[in-house]
Amino acid sequence: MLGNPNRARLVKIATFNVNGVNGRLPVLLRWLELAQPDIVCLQELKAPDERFPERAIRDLGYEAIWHGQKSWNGVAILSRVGEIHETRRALPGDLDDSHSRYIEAAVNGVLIAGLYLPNGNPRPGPKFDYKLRWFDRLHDHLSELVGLDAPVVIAGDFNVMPTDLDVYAPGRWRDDALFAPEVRAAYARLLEQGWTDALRALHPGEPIYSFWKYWRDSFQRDAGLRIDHILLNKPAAARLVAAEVDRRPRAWQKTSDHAPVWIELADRPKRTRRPKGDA
DNA sequence: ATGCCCTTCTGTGAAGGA
Repeated sequence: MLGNPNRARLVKIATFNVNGVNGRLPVLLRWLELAQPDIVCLQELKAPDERFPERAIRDLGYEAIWHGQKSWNGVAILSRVGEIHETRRALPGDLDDSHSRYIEAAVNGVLIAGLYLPNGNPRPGPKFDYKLRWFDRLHDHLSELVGLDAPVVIAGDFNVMPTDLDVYAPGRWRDDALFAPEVRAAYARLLEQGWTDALRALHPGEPIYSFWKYWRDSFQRDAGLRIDHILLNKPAAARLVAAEVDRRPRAWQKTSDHAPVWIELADRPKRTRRPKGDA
């Protein structure tokens, strides 16, 4: 491929739990300019629809769709690489669910879902039950997306650490709603549908975190959790060339407790290596 | 075992977060 003038273009797709899109607007804008993502899923807007800072985001070249609510939750998709064709703004399966936690759109030939899975604490309790029900609904819906011929990218705050490698102190989190056996099993069942956990696929065996509590100098001590994930169906996974956590914004003043996670996809499948002796 | 810290709201402490 050296010197190939037709080298594949890349699209950079990120997810960022901003923990308040208005309180964190300077951080978000600074990060957009620094990181130059093409498509971004945001979570925890904590703002009603009419208070989404559309103009400031548009001034940086992004169009956006969002699904907010007062005080809590809220998700958005930004794009600077073409129109956002919204396909849904709620997870099916519960018409009474009032939480704004899911948004989905076709952008530039990729189906993008942005989600904010319930926290679920305390466990046990109704919030934990709601988390497991939400997971069931997600499982049902993603079963219909995983087999699409187009690349599908599921990005967001899943509020799950999938394995011990994703927790600074696994022993202390065993009974927590983010790490409990039922929740890790629910995440594993999702992957069994055929999704690739992009960060883990490119960094096997390595501790990776995307969240650090505000307390006790957690970031300075790197006492973190990996709860922000990007899942890829097979057509998307075949184009995956990079996946990283951008830790830089976590060190800024007045910042989110999450760091952005991002991937790069080639605009066509990577060339697969042929087995030796293949004609 | 708990608090720690931070957000939001017509708030002035409470609730939710993870």
